[in-house]
Amino acid sequence: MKLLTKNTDYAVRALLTLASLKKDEYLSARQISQRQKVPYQYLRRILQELIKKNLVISREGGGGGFRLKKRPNSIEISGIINIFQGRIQLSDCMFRKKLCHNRSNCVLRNQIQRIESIVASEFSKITIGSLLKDLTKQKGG
Amino acid sequence: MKLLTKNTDYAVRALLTLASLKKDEYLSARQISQRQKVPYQYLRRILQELIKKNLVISREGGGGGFRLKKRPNSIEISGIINIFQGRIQLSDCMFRKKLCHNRSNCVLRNQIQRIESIVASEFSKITIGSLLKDLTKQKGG
DNA sequence: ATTACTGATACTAAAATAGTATCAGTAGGA
DNA sequence: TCCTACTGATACTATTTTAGTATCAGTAAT
Repeated sequence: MKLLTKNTDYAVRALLTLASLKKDEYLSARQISQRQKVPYQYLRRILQELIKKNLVISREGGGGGFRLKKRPNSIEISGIINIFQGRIQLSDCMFRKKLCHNRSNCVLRNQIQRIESIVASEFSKITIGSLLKDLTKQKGG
Repeated sequence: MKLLTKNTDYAVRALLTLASLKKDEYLSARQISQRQKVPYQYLRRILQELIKKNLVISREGGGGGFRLKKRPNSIEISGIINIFQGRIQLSDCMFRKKLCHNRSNCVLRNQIQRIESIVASEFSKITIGSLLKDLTKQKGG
């Protein structure tokens, strides 16, 4: 069972890379791609998506590239998952349809939703900022 | 983000159906398939897998079918997920490879593993027995 | 003008998931 | 004994999701 796809993986890594830039510095997709060993064209599409979602901004032309639009601490992993993998939901009510077709509510569904919200909550505690901090801490120690 | 696949879905439903049988009663794949509206051949493969994993036993020939091998309360959803979707793991260390290639440990990985174990733990609290209980409770209320 | 870049979008490849078909063998029962 | 209802085993196809590639138009620094 795999919870995180490449999309999310690459997006997180790109954001981490951008988070380590100096203020107002831009980094090109090519550079990010090389540093993180992520397929260039694939990464570009991901960056476009991050622009749409207001997580990064871009500058066109030579010397252009990308930088973060929000503070690293305000970028939650749960948000990135939402963008690339849709809402965190364990299934689209696998039980209600067949087992509880005569009822509007379903206790089984409730249990699953409870786990869903735990997962979502845990992923929202982790941010690009916290990851970056962990990362530098590790390098030092 | 989808955590539970059809495999797991169908397996849980099949097990719930078998859990409601009288002692020593067998139910055919055809019957289960019809009751749960699950594709017959697909279900058969799932049942074979459940036999291999010692969750159900079968009786061949006319009047044959399947019944549970273990008590419903001892069949955890986490176990069923393991069978059909592999171990609950959020990713195969998406971070360590690129970001922490110079280190054997990775704090990011640790965080993800923490969430993994929460999910696994929650899914192990839910059993076929508990689901069945919830289900009958709902019918009554 | 040339070069290094983004914006946008179409396309293909690979893998996972879902579903179907078939044949051999077993056992109950007319 | 033959028919029928079943499981065991396995091969196959279809669909969907995920991953990755290619291309062209436009922008801006040099």
